[in-house]
Amino acid sequence: MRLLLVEDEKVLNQQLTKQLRNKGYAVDPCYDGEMGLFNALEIDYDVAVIDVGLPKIDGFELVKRIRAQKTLPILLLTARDHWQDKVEGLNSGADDYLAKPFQIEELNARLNALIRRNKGQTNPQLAFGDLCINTNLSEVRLNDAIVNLTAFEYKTLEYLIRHPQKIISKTELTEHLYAQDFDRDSNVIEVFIKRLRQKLSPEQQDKYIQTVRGQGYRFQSDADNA
Amino acid sequence: MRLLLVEDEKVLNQQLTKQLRNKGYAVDPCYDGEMGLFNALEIDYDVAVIDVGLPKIDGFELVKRIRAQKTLPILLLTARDHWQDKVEGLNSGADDYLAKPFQIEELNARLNALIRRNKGQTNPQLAFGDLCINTNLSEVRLNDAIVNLTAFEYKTLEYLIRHPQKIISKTELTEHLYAQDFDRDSNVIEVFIKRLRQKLSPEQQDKYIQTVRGQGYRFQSDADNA
DNA sequence: GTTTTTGTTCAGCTACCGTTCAGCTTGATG
DNA sequence: CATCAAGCTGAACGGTAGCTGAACAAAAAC
Repeated sequence: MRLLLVEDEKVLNQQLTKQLRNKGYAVDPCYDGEMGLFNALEIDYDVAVIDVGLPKIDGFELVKRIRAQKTLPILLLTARDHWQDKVEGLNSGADDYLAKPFQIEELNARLNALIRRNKGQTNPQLAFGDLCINTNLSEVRLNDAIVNLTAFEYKTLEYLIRHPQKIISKTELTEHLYAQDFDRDSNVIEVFIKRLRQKLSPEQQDKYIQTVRGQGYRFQSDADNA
Repeated sequence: MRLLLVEDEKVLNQQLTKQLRNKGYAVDPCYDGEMGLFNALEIDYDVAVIDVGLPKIDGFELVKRIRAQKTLPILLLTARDHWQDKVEGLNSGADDYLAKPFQIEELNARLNALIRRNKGQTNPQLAFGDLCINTNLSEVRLNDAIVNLTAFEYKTLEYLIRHPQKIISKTELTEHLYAQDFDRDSNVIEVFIKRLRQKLSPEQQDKYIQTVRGQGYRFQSDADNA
């Protein structure tokens, strides 16, 4: 999941960036509203975390401008816990709101909920045939047995599963799995796909992930494509 | 278990701090409501003990303000044992109430109960396969044989066991085992985990505690992950 | 004051995982 | 069929998170 972070306070920004990366997000940290706006319009994020008090363009304004052109879910951060801010925040188009200080766990839970809601899912648990993935625990089960995936393998699979049936290009995957400026001509994705297929279904490797030559990959439980 | 103590009377504060530390809590002592509020919002405590008569912000007010943003269990202390205070205390959002003077044992028992209730447990005894832990006696048994753990080894294990299946990061562990300002880059936790594993299952060291690279540790009786 | 236990630090090691690469297979196109 | 590009695959590399044994320090027990 690729995440845009806009927070001017340097220490907090770095801290959040680190913590969110630990949670598995590809984080692009920005330190002012201009930079944030530029990135938000330029890049296809899965979610944005924006501080209210920002130099150049303040949080509310930033949210409005992003919303004018994009629909990505936005969570607002604020030091002030006045209810007016909350109202203004939600009016400006933010989807959720969190008052500082807060625990990273709570932020993570809300981000999970936002992303889930945005993708039209209400259940953190997704099942496809005998494959079941719990997005809260980052746990994948195949016929109830836990499948041991590495961090990147899991991220790859989660992104595919969140867009079932849809063809996902390799560049789309890299853009969502990695922060900006990643070497484009590499075959990492192919390698991860290979390893995923191996772990999920060694005998029939295209059981869950099919290749669409020249376009990308498609996740589809073979129970579905009858 | 990390505990916030807010008590203005200096002698009592120090005394309580010492006694509670003996009971195994990581205690952050505060001497006024402001300091207490700041810490309560900043840090993720497992429980708070707050005196009613406080300078700057009084106990009731403090509880309300903490409750506005946090859900941690709170126990109120008061010199006056008037029933009005009790009513007001519980109305303000406290979970339990203890009149001075009191025995440290009673305080400890109530804190245990509060923490247990908060984590959704009613039984002080927890069992996982052949491992059994009594949180009242701080006693761990493996196949009915007592396992001799040092104070910190026990605290580490208890925290893990109170969050089964969940991945606990090393920073989360340090934050809950130690009072504030603890050196972050140290490998104490790794050492304790090693010693715990050694004591619990020398042959198969990941039997109860598994490592999730880059994320933390997970307690799970291997009977569960079938 | 001495001994023993417990907590913390350190240095070297291990194993894992992200990444790269070279060679191969597959499928499209003429 | 030959050619070419896209994708597959097994192996190998290097950095680093985590492991480990021992030494050291601090606290507790005696």
